[in-house]
Amino acid sequence: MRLSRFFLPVLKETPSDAEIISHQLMLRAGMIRQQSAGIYTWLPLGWKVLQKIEQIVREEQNRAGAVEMLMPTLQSADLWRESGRYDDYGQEMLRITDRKKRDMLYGPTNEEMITDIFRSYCRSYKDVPKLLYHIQWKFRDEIRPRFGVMRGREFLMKDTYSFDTDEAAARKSYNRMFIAYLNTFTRLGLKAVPMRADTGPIGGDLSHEFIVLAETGESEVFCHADLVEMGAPGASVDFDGDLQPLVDQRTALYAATEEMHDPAAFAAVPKHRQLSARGIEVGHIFNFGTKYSEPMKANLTHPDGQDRPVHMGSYGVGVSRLFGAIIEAHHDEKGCIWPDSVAPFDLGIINMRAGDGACDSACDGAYASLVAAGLDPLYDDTDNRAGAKFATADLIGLPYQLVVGPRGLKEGKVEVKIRRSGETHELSLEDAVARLAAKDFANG
RNA sequence: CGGGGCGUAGCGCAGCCUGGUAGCGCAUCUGGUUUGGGACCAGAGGGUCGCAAGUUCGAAUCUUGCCGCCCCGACCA
Repeated sequence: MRLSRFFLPVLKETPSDAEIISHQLMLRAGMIRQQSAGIYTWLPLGWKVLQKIEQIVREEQNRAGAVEMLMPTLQSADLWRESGRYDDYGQEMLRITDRKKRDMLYGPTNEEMITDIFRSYCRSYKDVPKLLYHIQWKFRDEIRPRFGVMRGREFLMKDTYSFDTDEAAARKSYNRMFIAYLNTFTRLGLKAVPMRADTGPIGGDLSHEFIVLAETGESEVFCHADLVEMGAPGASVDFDGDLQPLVDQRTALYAATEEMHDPAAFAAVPKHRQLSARGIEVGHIFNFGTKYSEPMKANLTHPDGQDRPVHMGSYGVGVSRLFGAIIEAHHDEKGCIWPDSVAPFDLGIINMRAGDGACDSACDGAYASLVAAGLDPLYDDTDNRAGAKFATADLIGLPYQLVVGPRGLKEGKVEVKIRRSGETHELSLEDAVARLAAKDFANG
């Protein structure tokens, strides 16, 4: 993409109503635009990143055996009356009336709808296990939206729902999501630690929040430092095998958010391994048994001929929130520093002197070669000054910059800059293109 | 919802206290000089001062009401 054709409204100054760094950078880099409190337009650059995040979430769900579908944003109030949540949900639920005066709502979540879908097709224990998910926009009319996209009213969420015969089987579904989440967040360049979450009136031990550690996190968290360094199981995991040992390994050590914190248990962690930090919740997995299946009569006929409510769980990932979380974890004073996996473009090509024959032809050639190699470069072909181009490239955080200027070209050299480390490599145009195409700079 | 704050040009702000027909920086446009880390000079355009009432000869400025947005708290992916 040529920058002259792209739509990239960057701001030199920080808008005054953005408090946290991710919000400020998203506005300055022309990634989002606020349309109303907690409601944002995703401008082209932000939309590209959001789609990349979404795709990684999707791939890891699929790998874990979940099946994608898409439920609507608008729901009928009837289903919610059936579960009893229509009145319970309160002001957070955006209620709408259609022309026939039917009560509708903009879905804040989809337990009722998926339960309804499941019960209308599945009757037998032979129909489970099932893991169904969708990635859809949700709306929660928060009392106070804040932190930009991290706490919006409209947000993109991946939610998976599991259906199993009983508690033991449900745990296996739970474990799949647990491991899938670890892999997902690692691919997004995040260190996420699973922490025991409050299970509320349901009880049991099957609820975890996945917390990304970031200095600007909204809540305080406490955990054993080993958990942070443990890393993800990776793509080689056999999701059909026994995942319990992998889960146990990560739930044995102490980890808790403020609400669940137990100072005495934390004190038992070796002193030098005690980690207290700030965190952002990016995922929440929850087994809720028959909470919805019972009132909504989603029953399975078991081998003994008896009908029993299906055991369910739900597994959420805040996709749009992850956007903010990634910036919180990856930025410096100049701007964003995207992990390669979600960068809006694979690299930037900076033509230091647009209009200069040598620079133009070198850049055009490099651009064509890199595109041919399957990369997606952003080619700054504008006639701005060098400084402005560098500032923009650093702000939007492309991982690599190919800098082509008249001075270097005279020596037959161009420059490749690694955004994260700031280090630069001077080399020939051919070498630069070849190494970029081979992703040779990814490991330093 | 409790507490605090802010709405003045696209963005960031001053002016308001002490009423007198709106200003600065950036951005934009034109011309020229420039060109390796957000250039310089000269000129130009752009504002129902959030909205509505009220006080006054006169309101961005004072009063009241409403709307919008932000921050802290309680709540949440």
